[in-house]
Amino acid sequence: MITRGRNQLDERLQARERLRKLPAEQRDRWLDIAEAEFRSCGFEAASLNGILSRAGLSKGQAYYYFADKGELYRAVIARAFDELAGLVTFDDAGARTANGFWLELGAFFERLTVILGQNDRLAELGRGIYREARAQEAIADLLDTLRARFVQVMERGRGLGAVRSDLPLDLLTDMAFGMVREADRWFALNTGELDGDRALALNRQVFALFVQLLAPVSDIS
Amino acid sequence: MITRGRNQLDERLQARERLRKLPAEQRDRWLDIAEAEFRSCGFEAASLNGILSRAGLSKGQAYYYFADKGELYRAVIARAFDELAGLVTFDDAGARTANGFWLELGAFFERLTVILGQNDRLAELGRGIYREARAQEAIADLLDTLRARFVQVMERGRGLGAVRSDLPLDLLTDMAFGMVREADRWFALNTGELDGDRALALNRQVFALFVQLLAPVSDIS
DNA sequence: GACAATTTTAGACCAATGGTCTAATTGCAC
DNA sequence: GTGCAATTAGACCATTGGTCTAAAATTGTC
Repeated sequence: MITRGRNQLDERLQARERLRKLPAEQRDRWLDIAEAEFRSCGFEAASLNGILSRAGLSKGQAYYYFADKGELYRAVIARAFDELAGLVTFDDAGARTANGFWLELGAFFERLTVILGQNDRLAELGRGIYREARAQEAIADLLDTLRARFVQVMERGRGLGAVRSDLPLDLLTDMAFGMVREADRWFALNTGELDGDRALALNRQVFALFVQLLAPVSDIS
Repeated sequence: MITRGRNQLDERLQARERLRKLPAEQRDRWLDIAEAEFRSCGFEAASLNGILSRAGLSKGQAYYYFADKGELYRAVIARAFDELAGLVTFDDAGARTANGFWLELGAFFERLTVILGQNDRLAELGRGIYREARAQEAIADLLDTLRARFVQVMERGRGLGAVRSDLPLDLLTDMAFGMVREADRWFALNTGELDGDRALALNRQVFALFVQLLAPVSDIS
C-alpha cells in the first residue's frame, strides 16, 4: 500500500490525457465551476457532488476525466498556474553580481505582488493551497516543480555570493517561504486598513527581511 | 448566519462544563483514544465514529460532552497544552537589557526544543495543528491566547529595545512564527540524517535568524 | 449501410461521514 | 414511592467521495 501501483497511476494519466483532448471550451466551463467551489470552500469542504451537478456532469463522466477529487483540484490549479505564468515571468538570465541578483529577484516579487493584488481570483486560489495539507498533496507534483525552480535560482544566487552557504539550501528556502507566506496572509487580512503607499512600503520592507534572511551575514547592503 | 448565536455557544460551554465535572480517569481514557486517532490521521481524516466505538461512547454520550468533532479535538489539544506547560515554562521576569531578553528567549526555545525532541507525542500533535486550517479553527481560542502571550513578550522586548519598531508587531511575529514553523517541519523531515550535534548547531543558527529577523537592524550582535 | 469494437455516458449503488432526535434509563430529592 | 432532571442508547438523516454495470454514442472496416 506504500506504492501507488502502476494501474492507478496509469489511470490517472489516462484520465488526464482524455481531459487534455477535450475541446478547451468545455473543459474551461467545467473548471470554472469547480474553481468557484474550491475558491469559496477550500479543497476538503468543496462538494464534489455539488460541482458535478452544477456543471451537468454525471458521475461516470466525471471519473472518466478526473481520477478523483484531487485530480479535479489539480486541473483547476494547473490552469491557474498557467494563467499566472502568462501574466508574470521571472527572467533570470541577467545578473552577474550579488547585488544584481537581489535587484532582479526584488523586481520579480514586486511584479508578482502587483499582479496578484489586481487579481483576487488567482491570489485567493493560491492562498487556498497552503491552508490545507490535503490540497498540497493533491498538487504535489506542481509544487515540487515550483520549489525545484526556486532552489535552482537560489543555487545561482549562491554562485554569485548572494545567498549564504552556512545552512542547507532547502532549510533556508523553506524558512524564507514560510516567512513570506505569513506576510502575505497578514496583508490579505489587513488589506482594508492599509492605503496603497503604506502597503507598498511594507512590502518592500518584507522583501528586505527576505533578503536579510537569505544573504550572507556580512552582507548588509 | 454570521454570528454563532447564543444558544449554540451556550451549549458548547455547557458541554465543556459537563466534561470538566467528570472523573479525570474516565475523561482521560476517552481523550487518550481520541488523541491517538487525531495524531495518526489528522483532524479532518480522523473518524469520529471510530473514536466513539473504540472508546465505548454512544452518540448521545459523545454529543452530551462534546458539542462537535472540533470540541473533542479542542479537548485533546487543551490537555496536551497543559501537559506541555507543566514540562516547560517561560519565565520572563528577569531581563533588563536587550541582550538579556534574547538570552532568556533563546534559553526557553532551547528547553522547548529539547522537551519536544524527547516527546514525539506532543510534538506530532502540535504539528498536526498547523497542517490543517480546520484544526486551527477548532482551537482558535487556545491559539489566540498563545499568540497574545507571545505578542505581549514581544512588546516587552520592544520596551528593552530588543525588538525592532519599524514594522507592525503582529506582522513581525507572524513572519517569525512562519519561519520557525518551516524550520521545525524541516527538522522533523530530516531528523533521521542528522546527528545530535549537527542538529543542535542548526537549531542555534535558526534561532539566530529568528533574532536577526526581530531585532533592530543596527543590532547585529 | 451493416457490423463490430471502442469510447463515452448515465446513474444506481456503496460504505462511511458528522450530526440530530426521541425515547428510555438512571440518579437524586423529598 | 413519586416526580423531576441528568444522562444514555442508538435509530435515523442527509451528504460525502467513490465504484460499477449496462446502455448509448462513436469510430473504423469491409
